[in-house]
Amino acid sequence: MNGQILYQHVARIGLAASNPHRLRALNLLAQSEKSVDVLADLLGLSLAATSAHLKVLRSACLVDSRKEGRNVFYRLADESVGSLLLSLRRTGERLLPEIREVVRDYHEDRDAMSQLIGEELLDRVRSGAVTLIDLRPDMEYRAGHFPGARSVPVDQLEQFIGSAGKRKPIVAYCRGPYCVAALEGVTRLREAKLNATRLEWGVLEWREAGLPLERENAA
Amino acid sequence: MNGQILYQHVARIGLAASNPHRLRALNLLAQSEKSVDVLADLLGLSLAATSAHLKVLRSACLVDSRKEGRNVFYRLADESVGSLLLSLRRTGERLLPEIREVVRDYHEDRDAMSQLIGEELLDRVRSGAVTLIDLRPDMEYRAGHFPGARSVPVDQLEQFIGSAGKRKPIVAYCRGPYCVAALEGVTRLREAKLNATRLEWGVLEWREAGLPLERENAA
DNA sequence: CAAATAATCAAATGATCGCTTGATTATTTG
DNA sequence: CAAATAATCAAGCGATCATTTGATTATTTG
Repeated sequence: MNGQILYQHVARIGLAASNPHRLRALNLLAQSEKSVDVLADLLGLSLAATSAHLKVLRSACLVDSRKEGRNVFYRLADESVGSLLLSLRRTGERLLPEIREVVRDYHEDRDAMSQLIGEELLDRVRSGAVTLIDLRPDMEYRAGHFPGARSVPVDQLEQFIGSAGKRKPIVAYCRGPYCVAALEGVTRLREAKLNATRLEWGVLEWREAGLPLERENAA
Repeated sequence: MNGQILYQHVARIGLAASNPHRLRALNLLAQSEKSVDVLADLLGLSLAATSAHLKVLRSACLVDSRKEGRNVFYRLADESVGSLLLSLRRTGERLLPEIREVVRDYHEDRDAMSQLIGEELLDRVRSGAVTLIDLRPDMEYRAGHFPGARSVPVDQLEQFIGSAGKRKPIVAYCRGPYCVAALEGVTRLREAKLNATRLEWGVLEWREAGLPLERENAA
């Protein structure tokens, strides 16, 4: 029980979390498993660089992988990895002035609907008072989404806009608080005169709050 | 709300957590504030090296400092820093085989008393059925300790042994699960034929479990 | 079997990390 | 005020990190 050595191992996890690309990768993998080239594309890195980052994450045992055909799919080793990421993010939001500032600026122009989370939101979705849409790619939606949410990947947003009523409130969510896609989606919905707001939460926040997720049964 | 940039800031926290000496420093500071030279001594590092580590921790806003005379006392910026450390430690215990192994080996020779934690332990301490001793330095005891615990710094252990009854169960705790002092203390107590067991928890685990701490009012 | 694709590996390079040594700045104490 | 102490800073070093480039290994597909 030598603390010296044990903290050396814990530091491997800190090391894995010491690079922004790796943190983004963890957040992406928290949505659903992904192949290296998809991840490289999403991160804006070369295949080799992405592979190297994943190697670091695996050496910290934060991710696992599975080979299928010529793809290697990476996934979080455990739900606890998502909790750790959340813990890091929240510590940052609480302590780092640069993040506090951005979060505060963002919150200034939010409205009542975006504060509607958890059970209360679920109730309104169930009763049909609110339309909840998931802006992530279909694969991520299928891997786990908020109950009652409808999948509207960004490339299908125009279709959705055409079919939606102007009145009924729409709540959109994406990959979590730092994800820009939801913001952009809401902007487009509002430009189409729809009553849309953004929900900051992603599946990590949702699960951590003890709320249930729905999963599409894979074929 | 650019994720790219926000994760860069979160990564500063990961970087702070990527070094075993800094993690140990955080755990020590979680017990009580400390001056740089005391910390350097406890960590086994030079003053300059310790100062540099503290600079990294401060640049991640994990610690604050206060100058008193010619000493600079560092403390955790926030209780949430303790939670983060706990989160890292627990992720490691869950995912890293090297830590799992050590923890498992340790648990093999534990006995029933060491599993006695939380309210149940408090009840027995209150009723006088168990003696709870805090093996940390007096300053750390005064900064916050388990309710009903008696301060027995390691250098006063012999005195305590002389005054203690052979029968009544003794539970000893220290700076947390990776702290060796509690182990050594229990060994010495047992060599003196006392009925002693080690409690793995430290104040971080205790507080995270929602249990109260007692604090000595500073003079 | 040859060509194409996904991923890893290996080598090289510039940047950063962790520490030491010695100088510098406050602060206290004789 | 001079000497001592606590802490930081600055320069220098070897080690590690993040990336690129090009080669290598599987795997699929024509």
